[in-house]
Amino acid sequence: MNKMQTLSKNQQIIFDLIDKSPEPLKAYTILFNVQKKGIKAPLQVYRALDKLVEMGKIHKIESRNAFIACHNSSCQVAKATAFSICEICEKITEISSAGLSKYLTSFKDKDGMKYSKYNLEFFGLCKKCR
Amino acid sequence: MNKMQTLSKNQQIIFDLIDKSPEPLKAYTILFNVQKKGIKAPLQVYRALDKLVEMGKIHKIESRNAFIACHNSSCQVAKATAFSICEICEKITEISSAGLSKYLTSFKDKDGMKYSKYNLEFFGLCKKCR
DNA sequence: TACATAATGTTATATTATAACAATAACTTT
DNA sequence: AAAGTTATTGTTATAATATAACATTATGTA
Repeated sequence: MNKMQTLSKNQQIIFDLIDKSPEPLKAYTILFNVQKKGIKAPLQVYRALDKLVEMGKIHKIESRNAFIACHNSSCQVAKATAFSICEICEKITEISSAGLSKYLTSFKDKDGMKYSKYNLEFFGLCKKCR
Repeated sequence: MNKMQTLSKNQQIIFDLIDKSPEPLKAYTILFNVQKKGIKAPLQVYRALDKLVEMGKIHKIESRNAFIACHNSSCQVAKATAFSICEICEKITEISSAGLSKYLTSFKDKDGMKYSKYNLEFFGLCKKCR
């Protein structure tokens, strides 16, 4: 009854590439880099990306249309993501803060709406660029 | 020495449209709706959108590529935005919570990085869709 | 007036993402 | 193993989102 834990061929190829990249990758950058492995069409990339996001193996940086591997406690927080983005060098880091995720996970707005998921992107200057 | 407070012709047209829309608008929806006013090209729309975002008159909902007018204390929080998004009906609301913005504005990650800007998107089900 | 800056108009093109359909592989129940 | 089901793949075409480059006009300022 379990969801499949293993990755399919295309998913594995694309995950490996993202996972070993020091920076978030864009879909067409990924496509270019996996063409030698037989993945030829955008849709093949986007399908794998969709599944990987669903599984929590990777996250999408919405403001950059780029994908980064999850390094946050084995991806158990796929539904509660926070990133820091340096506006100069574009260094992007996933934030793991128990306090932050606790605060946001339990946040209720004034309509009493409670949320099942959030994505937070912080912008500023990293150490090096300051 | 003041930045121009008044909107240019195209900016005004596009702001008016977004401001009176009950839901976020996409760039090409905007384009379609302002063609009768003489705005014919995507670039004219994107340029106005860029400026309006810069001024804090509108915000971009990154996960939806859509634009919404700011209704948050005369747009003084253009750099600290939070939205709630219903995943069924796509109703999108800007969240005004002093507590939330205080918490996030003063948030420091473990590198001591402090942020000048953030964008937060919450996902869940609104009252009606629950 | 002259200078500088912001906004506009226009064409072309780049970038990001999905639709539609056919085929194959993997899992499940018998 | 056979039959049914679901996930994945392959492929072509196209939709949706966004920017480059360049010429012109309007606006604000010295």
